[in-house]
Amino acid sequence: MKPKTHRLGDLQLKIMQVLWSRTEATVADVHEALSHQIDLAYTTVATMLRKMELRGLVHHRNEGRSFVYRPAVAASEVTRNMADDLVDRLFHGSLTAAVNHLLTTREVSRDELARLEQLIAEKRRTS
Amino acid sequence: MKPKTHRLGDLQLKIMQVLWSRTEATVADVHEALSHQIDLAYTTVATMLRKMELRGLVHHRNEGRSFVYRPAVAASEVTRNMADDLVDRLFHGSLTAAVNHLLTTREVSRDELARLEQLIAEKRRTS
DNA sequence: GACAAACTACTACCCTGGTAGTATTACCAG
DNA sequence: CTGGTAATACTACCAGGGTAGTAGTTTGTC
Repeated sequence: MKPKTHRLGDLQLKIMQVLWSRTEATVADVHEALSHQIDLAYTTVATMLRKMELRGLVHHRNEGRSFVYRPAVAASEVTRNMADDLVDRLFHGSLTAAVNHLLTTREVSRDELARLEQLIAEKRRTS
Repeated sequence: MKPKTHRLGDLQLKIMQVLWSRTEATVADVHEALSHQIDLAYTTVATMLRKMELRGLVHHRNEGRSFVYRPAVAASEVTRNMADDLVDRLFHGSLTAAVNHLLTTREVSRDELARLEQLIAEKRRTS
């Protein structure tokens, strides 16, 4: 029953992010929130939300004549599934390979490195 | 002119991986190589390769009556672009957030943690 | 009660990935 | 030269994301 959440399109993800950030939103709310990033017709957002509901990504309830949408899947789940999917596809599931890749291809500030080191040290202690 | 390589479909990526692993391959080669993972018609592979050439992902040369395909984009580039794309979409470009997420949602063995720590230590030294 | 505003419903496209069948061509074996 | 085989070319289709117009409904306001 649970939807496959490992591949969301750009717009879908953006919409989900809006919903996650406020737990509930009308079409107008979402449209408003996205208007700063992209210029979309109101109906585009509405249509997308309807499609997303079919896919099980969101629910809605009626409030007067408007639909109030809320996420049907948690941000953590989607993020996790999308990340896992990519790690699987690109690095055969190897976390080390993935992190290694990220570290070697991106500019990483000294600060960030320190933070990462700390993060791992923490993990090692608690695992 | 360079193709956007940040989103490859499943099949496309699998095909690229075959090409990368042997630098050149005929349709038959690719089909053969993938037959262990998935059952595809020969023409499916051929069609996909043609589409990929249109997209600028591969090149081909003629050898007798067969096409010999080779990658038009490097594995490192694709991997990098795909990874970056995801980090941008999910973590607003924050590497730390991405790594943090990976560490907290996946099972990470003690061994792997050690390897990661080493990796970061290395980075810190050379950066 | 009439009208504009706000919404949803429906429909229609386009694009790309994926999948594969059919047609055509080239070549090799007998 | 005939038939089979192996290739590519062409065509077709489906699904899903993305985008949006138009139609219809509800409702609040003069």
